[in-house]
Amino acid sequence: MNRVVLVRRAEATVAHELADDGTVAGATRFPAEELAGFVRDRDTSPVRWVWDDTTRWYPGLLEAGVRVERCTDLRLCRAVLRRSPFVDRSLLGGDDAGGWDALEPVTAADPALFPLADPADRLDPVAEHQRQQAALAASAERGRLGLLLAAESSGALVAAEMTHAGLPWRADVHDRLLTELLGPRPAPGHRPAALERLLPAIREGLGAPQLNPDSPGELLRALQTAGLPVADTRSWTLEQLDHPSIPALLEYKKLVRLLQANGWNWLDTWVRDGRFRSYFLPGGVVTGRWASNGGGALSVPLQVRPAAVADEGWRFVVADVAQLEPRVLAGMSGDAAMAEAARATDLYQGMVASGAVATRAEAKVGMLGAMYGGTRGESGRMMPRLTRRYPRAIGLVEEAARAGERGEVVHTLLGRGSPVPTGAWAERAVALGEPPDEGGSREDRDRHRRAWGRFTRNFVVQGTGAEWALCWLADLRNRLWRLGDAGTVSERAHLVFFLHDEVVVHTPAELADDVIDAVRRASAEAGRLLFGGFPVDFPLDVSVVESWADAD
DNA sequence: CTGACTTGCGCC
DNA sequence: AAAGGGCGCAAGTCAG
Repeated sequence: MNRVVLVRRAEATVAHELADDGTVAGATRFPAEELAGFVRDRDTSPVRWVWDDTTRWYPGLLEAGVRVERCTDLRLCRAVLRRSPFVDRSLLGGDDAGGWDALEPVTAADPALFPLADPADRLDPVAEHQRQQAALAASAERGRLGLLLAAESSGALVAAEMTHAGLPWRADVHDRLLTELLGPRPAPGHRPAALERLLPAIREGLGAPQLNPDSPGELLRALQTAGLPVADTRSWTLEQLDHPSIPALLEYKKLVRLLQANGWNWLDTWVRDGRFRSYFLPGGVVTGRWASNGGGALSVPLQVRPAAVADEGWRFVVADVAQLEPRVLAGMSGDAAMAEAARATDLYQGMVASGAVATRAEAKVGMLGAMYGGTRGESGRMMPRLTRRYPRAIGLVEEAARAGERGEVVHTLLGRGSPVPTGAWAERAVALGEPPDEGGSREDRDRHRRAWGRFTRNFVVQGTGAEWALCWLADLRNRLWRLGDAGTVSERAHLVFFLHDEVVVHTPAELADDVIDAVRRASAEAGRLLFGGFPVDFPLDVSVVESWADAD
């Protein structure tokens, strides 16, 4: 694969064509405004674009109507490499190592806000690429690691394309929904009518005529003064109480949440030209999951999803994997019995059918406990049976937990490493074995140790799940592109939303069946990439809908 | 006053 | 009934 390293300099943009051995074979210089034309012409023959950071290059290209097939995102790849236990970190050193480590993605909506003195402009992408290639080549796990780097970079392209396209959003539908639930939009600083109407019942019920329920402290004191035994004001806590003011209070909290998180201000801020635009940040979470920035894209409540409506003549294809993480656990541990249960569309039902557990509820709570480290109650009781039935799967997460408790680094299937634990308990755990009593009680240290073990336990599964999802996205992106024969990314079937194990594709209605096929094939391909021939299935729930809310 | 932290709750 | 892992965000609260 031919590689071209793009370098941004004050006087010009430089495209370095690399030879197979990674040395620079030639360079083309051109003014920054000619970038899109250059990339459009060059991308017609197979090329991997190498650049410092996708968020600094790709939005402008997309704006100019240019899609690229593949890239290497040095910022993201470096973050993977420097944490991976498969890599000799010393190979990543260099004068500007600190600069690379400190590089942040750009998420400013307005290109004019782009910093004039971007620290990225002082870095040398050619040298960094060579360091990364050397580190990869020296790794005993270069196959897996290489796949992870390619997938991570591909995710960066998907993320930029999703931000560019935006999620179709009907502000009028959203406004109607808000008005029905809250009343007309109030003047700034005023409560909506529905909240005002609930106030008297709350205040009278608690005997606090001046109470402002928006203040947690005030509310807590009022509840306690009314004789209610509560230590906090969480909805779940309040639901346990039998008191006449509680229903109105719960209703009030629910509506306030809607108003604050996804009310008219949210609409004003995040929805423009019929699109909800937020930034997706690949690798934004230590486990490799994506983070998001702007508008709370990772938690678009079901309540407002009716406002996500496909364009006229278009549809959403909504697809999610049922029980992604237990399936991933079956695959990465090579647990044949759990893979057998995963043959069912509902893995938990598969566990029941095989006689491992009696009910679906037991299967679910048991598996969640195994992956999250639940030891108490129902899930704790399930563990011995699960361990007997699925020794490799349960053994893998148990070992990850023990390693974490010892202060060790764990890694995902493809080699993403967990952070090195900090804090007194961990330093001593590594250096001295059992620590002497120093700085915090023994109970404190044990609590921290166990908490870190739950984190590493979850890390291996959540992180490998994120790798499966990256492979799924990357393959799907390419399949969707090939469904069209003309037009830009957002003029063809394209991704508009991704959350851990769920995608939303915006597609011309007549291509919906082809998109379903693409989504399923990409899912199968992701399983092959990660687990080879090991027989673990990743069945999808797929719907074709006009509104996101109608997906099941 | 600003910035850091906490609380509560939405998503997987 | 959650618990147990990972997030982002708005508003309130508190320290300086």
